[in-house]
Amino acid sequence: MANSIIWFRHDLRLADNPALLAAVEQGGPVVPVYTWSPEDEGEWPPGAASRWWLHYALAALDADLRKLGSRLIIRTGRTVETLVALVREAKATAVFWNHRYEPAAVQIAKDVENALRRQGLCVGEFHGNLLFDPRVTLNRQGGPFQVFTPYWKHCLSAPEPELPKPAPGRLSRPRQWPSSLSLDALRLLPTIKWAEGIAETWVPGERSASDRLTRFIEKALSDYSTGRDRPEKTGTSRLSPDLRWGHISPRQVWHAVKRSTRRQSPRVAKQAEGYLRQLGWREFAHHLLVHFPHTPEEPLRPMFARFPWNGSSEHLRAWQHARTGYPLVDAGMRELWHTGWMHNRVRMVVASFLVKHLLVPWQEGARWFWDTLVDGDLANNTLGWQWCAGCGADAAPYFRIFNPVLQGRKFDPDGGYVRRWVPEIAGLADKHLHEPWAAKATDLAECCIRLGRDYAEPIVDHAEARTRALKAYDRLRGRPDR
DNA sequence: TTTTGAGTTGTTCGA
DNA sequence: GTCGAACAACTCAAA
Repeated sequence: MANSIIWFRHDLRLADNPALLAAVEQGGPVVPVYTWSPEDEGEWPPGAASRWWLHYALAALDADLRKLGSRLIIRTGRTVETLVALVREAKATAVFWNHRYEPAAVQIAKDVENALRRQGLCVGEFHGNLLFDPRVTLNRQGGPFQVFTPYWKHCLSAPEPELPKPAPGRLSRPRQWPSSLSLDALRLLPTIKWAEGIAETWVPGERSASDRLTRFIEKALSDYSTGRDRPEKTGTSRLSPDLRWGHISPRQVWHAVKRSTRRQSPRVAKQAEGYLRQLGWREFAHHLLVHFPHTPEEPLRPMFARFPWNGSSEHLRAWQHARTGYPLVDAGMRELWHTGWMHNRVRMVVASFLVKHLLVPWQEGARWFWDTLVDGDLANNTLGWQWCAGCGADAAPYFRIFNPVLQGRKFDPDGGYVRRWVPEIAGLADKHLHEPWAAKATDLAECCIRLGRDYAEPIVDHAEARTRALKAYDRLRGRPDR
């Protein structure tokens, strides 16, 4: 019986994996392979936090495969050459994979397909990582959607996503395994120890993803609409890294959430709808990336190419290193650095702060997130930053500038989040926690805090920065100073 | 083709 | 302290 290869990419799971099932359905032995090919990722090879995740994700995938009597073959090098060589070595006659939507990944898959077809192989590409195929989701003019609400309405009017398929029970192994690198040989882990916080926070892998989904549905879904805005709580699913790496498929999430609301009150159904809408944003982000592949680097709205950014590199560094003097911003940046993840509400606040208060180009923020997030996903990252900067699809009105103090009071009213990540000001009373500079000298002294020594003074004044941002937008639109 | 309605997540000001 | 209105007009989607 001929061997089939499953080429794992952003789908590091055994359940609901159409490419894996296709390989199994060939009836012969299956060779699972991952090829580490950062040079084929164009401008966006995985960042440091992503590499950490990938290391443990591959270890978990290998362990899961072994339970089915199989194993993971690891290779490195340019993708096309690597796969062509492996096909020959493994005497394979078919190769299967699931589609990826990043421009560089689309190109590589095309090259792989051409090369393999030339060798007379059977190849199959599947769609397992989105609910709706962005290439067929089009408006009545036959073009891509650029506003979320009509996009999502259109998706919801389409046939419901298929039910997820279970993992295969067993994988038959080839008579002889092709050679494989050891996982350590990929050198994905950092050489200096900075990832301990990430390791304390996350366990990459399919099992962990499915547990996280279950916990979310049981504990947080029924209160999602308010819980999701409280960064100190686990009010969100925190499935972003799992979806990014494909430890879980959006179809599994969709149907598990839907199933859980059966025989529940309409209120809970409403909460579930709100959560699924967030999956819709992930779909929308991929839809935009497919149709506007230049957007990771360039604004979707061309006018913004001439935005008068004039932020300094010192301000960028202060933001990166959580020394802005705005507690909510600094808390978020420390959560990111420590855990490789940041709560979505806080992502918006820190992004708005970098782009609007500091006038640093959104691309700088996107790059930093890319390097530090374990869920670094090109589609989501691009959409999020462009949305915050006001240059993307469904852009926020330009005058919408988050006030980090008000956002702190509103979404971290008890200060649990700021106190956790900015312990040096934890002693301050709630009313001063989000604006320590407004506290009386005696209050600060009582907590042994001197601004500028124990915690940063604000690097910009909110009101001034706001006016400056509004003026910059005015200039962009060709209007004289107010 | 033209027109109409609507658009994730906010802040500030003044009554 | 609370509440509603203004912010400023633009783009997209659909009728």
